[in-house]
Parts: sequence; structure tokens; C-alpha cells
Amino acid sequence: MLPKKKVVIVKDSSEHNSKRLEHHEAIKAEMRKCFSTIDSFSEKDIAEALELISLKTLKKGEHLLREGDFSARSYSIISGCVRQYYLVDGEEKTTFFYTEGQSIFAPNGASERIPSKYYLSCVEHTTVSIISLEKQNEMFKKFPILESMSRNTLREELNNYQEMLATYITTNPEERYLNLLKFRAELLNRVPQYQLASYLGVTPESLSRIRKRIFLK
Amino acid sequence: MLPKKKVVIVKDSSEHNSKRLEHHEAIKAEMRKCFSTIDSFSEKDIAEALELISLKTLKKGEHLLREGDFSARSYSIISGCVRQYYLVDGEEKTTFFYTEGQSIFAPNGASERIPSKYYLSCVEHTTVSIISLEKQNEMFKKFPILESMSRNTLREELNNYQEMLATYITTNPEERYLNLLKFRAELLNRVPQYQLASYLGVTPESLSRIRKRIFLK
DNA sequence: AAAAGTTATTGACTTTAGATAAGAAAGAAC
DNA sequence: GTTCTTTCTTATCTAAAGTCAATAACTTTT
Repeated sequence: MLPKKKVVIVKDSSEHNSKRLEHHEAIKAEMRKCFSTIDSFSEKDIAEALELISLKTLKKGEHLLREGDFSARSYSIISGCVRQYYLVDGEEKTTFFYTEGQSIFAPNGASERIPSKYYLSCVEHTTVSIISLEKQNEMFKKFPILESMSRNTLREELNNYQEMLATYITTNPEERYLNLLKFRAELLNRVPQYQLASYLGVTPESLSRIRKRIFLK
Repeated sequence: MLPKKKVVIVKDSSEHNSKRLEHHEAIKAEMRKCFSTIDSFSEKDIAEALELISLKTLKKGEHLLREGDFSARSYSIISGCVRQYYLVDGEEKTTFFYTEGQSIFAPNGASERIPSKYYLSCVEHTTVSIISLEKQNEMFKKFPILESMSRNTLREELNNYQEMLATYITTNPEERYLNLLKFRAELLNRVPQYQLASYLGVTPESLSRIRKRIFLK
């Protein structure tokens, strides 16, 4: 079998880089707008806060995080789609899809001492914002209001996960697929079906049959 | 076989009340110890913080929260066991068991405006600490360090839930039962099997068969 | 356009779970 | 103790999911 070639030949790397920078500047402008909605924030505050956040753009298939990595960062998806998966007995078990606006809060118990148990891989061309825990703490010290906001976001996110777990427990694969259709229909067009199957907790063959069953009804 | 007597006969309710108060005082003393491990906390701070927290003791089968309730509180289990369940088509679907030391963070998206979708019911005689969101905010204003601590706890809890969801997705009912045996074995003796079955996402009949299958191996 | 690789579907067969009903075991109430 | 209720197990049958293998549909590469 031939080796898998994933090499993307960048003909002019400087051109490519400058385009990416333009893209990143546009995003920073968006983030500036976002920060400026906070009443107590001066122009200088905004600039300082933005300094602490970095941006990264990845291609389809590239990894943001791998099993065993030591990472103490939080990510937020600006555009694109990131898949979280575990490698169990050589099999990829997908456990979540993050899309625009969603955040990945401090994986690994937020500690640089605990290795990651899972992978974060880009389903498509993706841009994320990144902030290290260190810089986040710095930011919270400077702008305590952000700590409150962060706590609220965390609590909401915790609630989301509690509901997701509850939904997962109380539904069967067919219902889960219908829920996906209802609440995250865009995923069906963005993500290969075998990854969705894994996310729904069934084999690709089963998902194929579930789809057929639904279609026949 | 002789019946197991768990009956606690309360002859005199005033006596009962005074006993409960003693019990609660003992718990407050424990909590005082806990707060006193925070360096920056003076005796007065501890007393003030404790003022904001209330205790409640419930009997087996009593509810802490019902579907439709408007609640803006966080709970922490001091002793006992609380079951979270949803009522779906008249059927109780158990989605979590909280035991000693575990906290129930701000159900209902932490808003007094959103009705609860689930029930919290005591599996056994249970004591919980309760703090309203209002008083929690008051406390955080007075003692900012508690806000940081709370944020960290929330992040850890979020991580726990992410892992629980991932585990649920990547395992089948038999594996989930084995996991329960491994990590929360005490639950098997505290919780009726049909509630565990629901928590594992199967019918009581299936759990019975799973147990038999495992036993025969 | 052809070849190679990846992803999705289908079929045959096995295993496991759901539904229903009946009976056994354990616990609570009398 | 006996009775009543709840909980657990077993049996039968049906429905759905897993496994393995083959093929079809779709993408990417050349």
C-alpha cells in the first residue's frame, strides 16, 4: 500500500503567511469589538487583554492536541470544526465536535502536569484562539470582571454537559441521531458519517441502517 | 429471613428537632475547620461566610428539587446520597448519583427564571448544605478568593462531566457496569438495582442478565 | 479518464437489549 | 409471625446492534 501523502505544497510561504496574518488581524478586530461591550473596559484595557490571546489556524486533519500532550490552555473556535476523540484499542472514539463559538476549557484538568487522554483534531480548515492558563490568571488579576464572566460561562458549560450526559443516558441511538438532526444539523454535512456514528455510540454500519430506517418511515 | 430494621421511631418531635440541630452544629464545626484552612481567613470571616450557608436534612425518598421548580441554589452533599432523574413518558430516568463531598452546582442554568427539568431525590437519609446564588455572589464580593476557588472547582467539575460523557459514549452497558464496580462500588449497596439500570442506560431485566453473564465468566 | 484510497451501504449471521409476563426473593407493614 | 409491596430474576419472543465480508459510491491523486 502506498504511503499516505498529506503533504500540502506551499508554493510561496511568505504570501501564504501574509494572508494568514491578514485573516488573524480581521479576527482580532472582531474580538476587540467583543471586549468593548464590557462597560468598564477602556481602549487600553482591550489592547492589553488582546495581547494575551493568540490565534492559530490549522488545516483539515491537523491536531490541536494529542494523547499524552501536556497542555494548560483553553481554546475557542473562531471558525471551523474540531473533533475530540479517544484512541481505544486502536479505534478512534469520537466524543465531541466543537464548532464556531464553542470553547474547549482547560483540558487535562487544567494542569500542565497531567497528560491529555484524548485528541483534538480539525475536521476542516479551522481557526482557534488560544490562551494559556498562566496568561488567563494574569488577565483575571488585571480584570476581575473577566473572572466573574468566566465563572458564569463555566457554570453554563457545566450545565450543558450535565444535560448532554442526561440526554445520552435517556435516549437510544436512533433518538440521538434525530436529536443531532434537530439541534446540530450542520454537522451532518461537515463531518464524515463514520465519525458521527462513533459520536452516537454505534458502528458505521448501524448508523447507515438507522438512516435507512428513518428514511423508510 | 429476618427483616432488617431501619425504622427510626421519632417519638417526640421536639427531641427530634433538637437532635437535628445538634447534628447541624457538628457539621458547621466541620465546615468551620474547612474554611480555616484558607490562610487569609480570620475567625470573623469564617463566621460571616458560615452565616450564608444553610443546612438541610432530608429523609429517604424526599425531594430536594422537582421538575418545574424554580431554584437558584447550589447544594453540597454532607452525608447521604441524592439521585438526579428525569421523568420521560412517566418513566424515571436516572442520570446521576451524588454522594458525600459531591456538589450540585446551580441547576437550571443557575437562573431563578428557568424551571428545573429534573428531580433531585434522596436515596437515603441525607444532609446537604445549601447556598442561594444571591448569597453566593454576596460571599464572592466579600471574599474574592472564594470566587477563584469556585472557578477552579467548576472547571474540575466540567472536566469530570466531559470525561463521564466520553466514557459513556465509548462503553457498552456491561463495561459501564464494570466501571461502576471499579470506581463507585459503594453505590451498588446503597442504590436499588432498577435505579442503577436506568443510570447505566438499560432496563432492570438487562442489568440482571448482565450481572449473571459477568458472574458466569 | 483511470487508478487508488476512502467512505457508505448491504447482506448474512451472532449477540445483546427491549417488551411482556410470571414467579422468586427481599423488605416493609400489620 | 403473616401479609402486602417492592425489587429482582427468569423465560420467551421480538427488535436492534455488533461482526465480518463484499460491494457500491464518492474523492483524491496521478
